Amino acid sequence: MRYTKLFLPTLREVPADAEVISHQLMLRAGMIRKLTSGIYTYLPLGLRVIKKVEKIIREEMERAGAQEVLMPMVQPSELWEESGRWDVYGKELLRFKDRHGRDYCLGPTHEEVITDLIRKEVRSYRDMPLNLYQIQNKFRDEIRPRFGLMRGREFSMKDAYSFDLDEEGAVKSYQAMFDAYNRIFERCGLYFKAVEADTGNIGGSFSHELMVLADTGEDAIVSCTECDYAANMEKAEVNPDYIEKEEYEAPPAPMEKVSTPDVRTVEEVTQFLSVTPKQLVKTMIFETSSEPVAVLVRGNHEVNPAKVKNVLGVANLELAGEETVLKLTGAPAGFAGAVGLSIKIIADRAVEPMKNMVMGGNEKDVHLIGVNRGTDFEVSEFADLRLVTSSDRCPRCGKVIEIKRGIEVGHIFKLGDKYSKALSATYLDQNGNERYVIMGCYGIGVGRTVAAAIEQNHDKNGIIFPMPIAPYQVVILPLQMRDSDVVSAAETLYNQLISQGAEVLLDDRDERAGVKFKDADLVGIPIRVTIGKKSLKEGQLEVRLRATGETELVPREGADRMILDMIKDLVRSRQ
RNA sequence: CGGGAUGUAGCGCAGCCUGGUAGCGCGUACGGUUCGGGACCGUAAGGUCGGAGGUUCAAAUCCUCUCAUCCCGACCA
Repeated sequence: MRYTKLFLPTLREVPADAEVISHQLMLRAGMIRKLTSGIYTYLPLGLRVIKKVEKIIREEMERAGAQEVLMPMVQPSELWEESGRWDVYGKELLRFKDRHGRDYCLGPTHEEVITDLIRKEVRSYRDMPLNLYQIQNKFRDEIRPRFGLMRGREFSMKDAYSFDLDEEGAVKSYQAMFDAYNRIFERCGLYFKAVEADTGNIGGSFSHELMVLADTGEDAIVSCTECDYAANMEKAEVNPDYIEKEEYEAPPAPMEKVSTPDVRTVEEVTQFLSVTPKQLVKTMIFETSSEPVAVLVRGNHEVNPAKVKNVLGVANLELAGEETVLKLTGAPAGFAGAVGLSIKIIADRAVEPMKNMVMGGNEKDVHLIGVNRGTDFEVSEFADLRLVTSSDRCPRCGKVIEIKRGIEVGHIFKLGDKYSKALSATYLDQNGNERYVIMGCYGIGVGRTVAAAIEQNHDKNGIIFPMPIAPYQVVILPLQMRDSDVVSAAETLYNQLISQGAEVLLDDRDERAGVKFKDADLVGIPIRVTIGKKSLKEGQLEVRLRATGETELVPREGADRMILDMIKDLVRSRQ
């Protein structure tokens, strides 16, 4: 491709509304443009990269035995009502009516549609195992889209669905996808980690997320420094063996009311009463679809809503508003406590050994000290309800853990029979018995993978694309477009490389050298060939690697072979 | 949805407080000089100042409403 023919609008300055580096660089490198919040157009360069990633995905999916299909983006409400998700999916599901007043939604995911297909077409045990995938745009009406392609509302996703006869087969399918995902992200040049994850509203028995480690990631990841335990913060278990108990050996004191005018937060209370956060109990009031619940955690801990949801077995959980708190506790937020509360109370395990606790008094400007469970209040259930902290220990081996940030580029779920039951997807086994199909589902955010790759591969001059996903493999910069020798050397090399299948961008603009260098660096093409009249007089071209800056003068004759070898090496190093 | 901020030329911004002819840099077009790390000189095009209403002789500027975008939080695969 010739630069003068390519629609590649690069920007010198960083657009004001781009915060993270991948978003800034994708805009500056002319890969994407925003249409409206969370919705982007892919320009030629961006689309090429997307297609490269898609190609890798397709190759690895096919290798893993999956077959490509393409499902509709518009989906009828009936299917969602059947699965029960029309009501529980929430506002993220963009709903609308057609001219007849029938309800539809834009597909945020395709479990319903694929299960519908399978229940109609798959009848016999002979038809499985089966794995179908598609690469298609999803729409999720995010509360807060951000960071460019990292969290868009409309985005390209690869979603795969496996169908097996039984648990054993489903485990194999899951493993096959797990392996395929590892290969895919490796080939995309990503440094990533597989972590245990919460299943959220997709549901199912367990799941893993494939996380790219990056400071700009939206998720926190807990991992062990010794064993290979790693989990999303939402999912990470607290090791109960390491809950401090010895600090709570003081004899029980009588409960007392203390006046704490305008003292609400943990910090304020501990300071005002000269106690440590470990003596304090935070009482959080949550609303669920059925009843409100009070959740107790120690002052230095944070509630993990995902765990609360799972313990209560509810789909929706919301922190109660100011009004509800006032109604239920009789006090404004900041003074809630367990004593005298009439709603269900559950507590984190770390609360269990506590004695002489400090908590809100359910009365404005009042806290209680010397509160003890049993005499002053009761808890209906203890469970792991809080977020892991860096002072917790690994739930598997008890060793030190660390907390990092990550970008979720892939997520695999073992669904079991959740959808096949809801939608009656059954088959006849060898004995003629009707059984539910066992499912799994597997997603990859394509655009997010590109964004993550840029987060991990850039420098101050721009993007450094790994060869397998680079929009072009080679960029040729003839520095003097008025010099016919330079131009013809560039044209010759360009044609040689193209004819041997390389993807080449020829910067044929009549621009100064600096401009061409800057744009080549910004766009991040792995191999740069500079053709200048001085070195050309010696019969030499300059070949430079974007990633390392390594520069080599090579003779003009045979330069094409050498460059083709470099491309091969750079592709292979990722496989 | 709660908190914060911003909307002025394609991009980055100034002007607004204290109302009075809409500006700067980059980019774009044309001419010239230059030519291996975002050159220089000259000329030119390009703006309903996000939108609506109000105050005023006069509004980018003051007031009210509204829309959009971004950030933090909550929420989320």
